[in-house]
Amino acid sequence: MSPSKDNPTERRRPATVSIRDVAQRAGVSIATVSRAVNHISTVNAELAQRVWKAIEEVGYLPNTQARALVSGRSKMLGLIVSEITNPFFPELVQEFENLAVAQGYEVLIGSTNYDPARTESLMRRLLQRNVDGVAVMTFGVEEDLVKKLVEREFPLVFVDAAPDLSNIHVLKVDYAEGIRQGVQHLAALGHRRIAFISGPLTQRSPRARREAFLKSMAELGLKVPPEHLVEGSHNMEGGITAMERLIALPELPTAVMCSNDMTAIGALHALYRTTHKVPEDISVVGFDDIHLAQFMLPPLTTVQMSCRDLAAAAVEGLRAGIEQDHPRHGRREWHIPTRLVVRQSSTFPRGSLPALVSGTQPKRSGS
Amino acid sequence: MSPSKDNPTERRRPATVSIRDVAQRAGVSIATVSRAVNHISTVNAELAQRVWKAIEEVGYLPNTQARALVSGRSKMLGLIVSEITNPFFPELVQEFENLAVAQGYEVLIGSTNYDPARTESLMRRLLQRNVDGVAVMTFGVEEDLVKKLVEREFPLVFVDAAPDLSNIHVLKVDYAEGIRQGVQHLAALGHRRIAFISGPLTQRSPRARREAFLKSMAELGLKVPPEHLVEGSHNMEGGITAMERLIALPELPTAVMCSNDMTAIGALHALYRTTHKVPEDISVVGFDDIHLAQFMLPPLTTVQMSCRDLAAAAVEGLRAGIEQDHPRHGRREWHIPTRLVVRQSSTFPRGSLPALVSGTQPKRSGS
DNA sequence: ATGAAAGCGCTAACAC
DNA sequence: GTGTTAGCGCTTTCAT
Repeated sequence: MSPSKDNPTERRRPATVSIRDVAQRAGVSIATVSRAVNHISTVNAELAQRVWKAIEEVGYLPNTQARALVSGRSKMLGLIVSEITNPFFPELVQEFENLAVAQGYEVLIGSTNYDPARTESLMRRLLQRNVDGVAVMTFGVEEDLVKKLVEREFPLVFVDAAPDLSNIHVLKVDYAEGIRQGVQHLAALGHRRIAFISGPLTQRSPRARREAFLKSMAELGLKVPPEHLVEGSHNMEGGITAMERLIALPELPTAVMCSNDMTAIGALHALYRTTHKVPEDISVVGFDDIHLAQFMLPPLTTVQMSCRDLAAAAVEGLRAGIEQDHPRHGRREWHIPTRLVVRQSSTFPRGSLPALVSGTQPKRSGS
Repeated sequence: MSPSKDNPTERRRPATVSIRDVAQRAGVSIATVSRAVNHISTVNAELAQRVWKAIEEVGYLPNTQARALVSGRSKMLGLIVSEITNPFFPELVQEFENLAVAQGYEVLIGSTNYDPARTESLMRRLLQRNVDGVAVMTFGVEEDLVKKLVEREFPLVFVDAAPDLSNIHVLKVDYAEGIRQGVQHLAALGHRRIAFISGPLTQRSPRARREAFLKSMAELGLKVPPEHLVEGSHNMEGGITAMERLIALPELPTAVMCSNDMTAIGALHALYRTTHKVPEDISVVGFDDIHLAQFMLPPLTTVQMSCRDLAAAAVEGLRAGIEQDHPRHGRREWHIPTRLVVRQSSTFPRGSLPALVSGTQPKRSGS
């Protein structure tokens, strides 16, 4: 309760309890308290007892700042995402936080909003705060900076779009396999004319997904006419515009695979404004399994990349970088698997045999 | 580039540049560097110049931990939400972060998942990290703890559900006005038989919203038969169940006001499984304007409480508490206004004159 | 106006 | 095993 020093003028500073208060109370030195707190095995059991009792009594909380200062470890992790309001991220953040906290780390989150200036200042802020490592879940971090950090052996984890450097961890989402899962699902239902709405083709990851689509179709011996390959922008607007172009075709494809969920949701919106019904007239499949997907009408069939796996790999990668004693060289890659989540935006193509037998209406029970 | 002390064994510690490196480089004392960095006006302009140049050259970043340790201010704010995956929060988090960063603060986020144990450990973590203040955007923080913190004059901001204590800031969302806006909107469209799906009535805030609904209806001289008052649980499941009960009534109400958006979304789902169409057969209005609302089919008409206002008030409240010199007493309340966002889940009741004239189909342009 | 020095709360040598 | 003490990087008196 009483501050360490009984300063008569009592400077405006929160009256916190310090290690000295505990030491005094327990009748030991501050070193012993420190050792007890850190569970150093050499402390006499009885003394430790007394210390813990004193800690309870005075309500002592070790000051993490001081600890960080002397140990050189802040026990904080930086997490950089592009925009926290993008429905994909909150879940990732949640998982990341859970895992980090379980390991005794705190998380400093920042969103870049795709703004390079913001990204840079964010990075600086994180470094100033002495985070022990940073997980970069977006692109657009300047390569120079990354290089400098790598030289310092500063732990970094990237997802997908990583600079081509060694000594960093990269989380690789298996887009190819994910897209294939979606395509195979549609083909299995009987679809042949499957269109694809891609992301912005200026970026690498959307291009990779498009390639994966073409490859999956080729594997099945299915042709993709050029007008079935539309470019979107990985957000709802892009999905709407792209779908409108497909709707304008002389013949509607029976299914659309989308490069991500927001695109698929845009497609759903475009179709909602027409007389075409999902999934009876056209099946729609997304990619990501963002939270939103399950709430859509109809609930969206999509390909999930495990947030938990992603987060786990990120935290693990950072921890490895932080706690290693002799730096391990070489770039480590982590493989993040995907899996298909069948909901109600996909069904047999209209007029196909199974559709005639069961009715095109999918079951509408649980979401 | 070189560490402050040239320790031959070079302990595993990131080679950071310290204030001493700058001082040496600029040929001044560390005190001068400190003053220059902090823009103390008494420093000689020419010296300051030299210092800044040196800072550039050696790539110095002030260590926030050390700063915090000596100043007693961490320049970090805690933000406690119930669950980051609840679509209402990411936006709040984003705004909060933006504002805090603009003021030089970093944000430590934590979610409680409605778990008291987790909440408590979260609070302890935040205090240990020496955050300068905490915004509590959920209920369930133990009153005892709060009381202790208030005694220490620790800055706290609560939203809505605040313990009954003085010396804290409370953000009051004007539910009564918000609900009224929804009801008036429906009444203006010509609805008379308006049902209400509430949240769990064991909690205060849902009860307040229900009261507000009854009051708003009474103001308009509209009766609410008991079967039009259904209890939900502020999530989709609850919304579905509640709506199913309304659907089972001999006569469907022409409109439903919902205690929050997730409930409304549940209602939409329940209706989707029937032949009733939204909004032609029944209008649905939500409350919160979560991100999801605009993506629903049809896009959800709802009452928005301004995230930006909420976040701004929270940050302002904390800053006031942190930077005040002489503690201001009394509990300060901030009023957060609401506003109606008309989308496409509400329209005239079927068969009403305007409906016949314009067709019940609402315009389906931009979402 | 500038520098020397004390000390924020803690950990980790180093003595005993 | 325990206590004493020297810093971690910085701000802030207090001299000059």
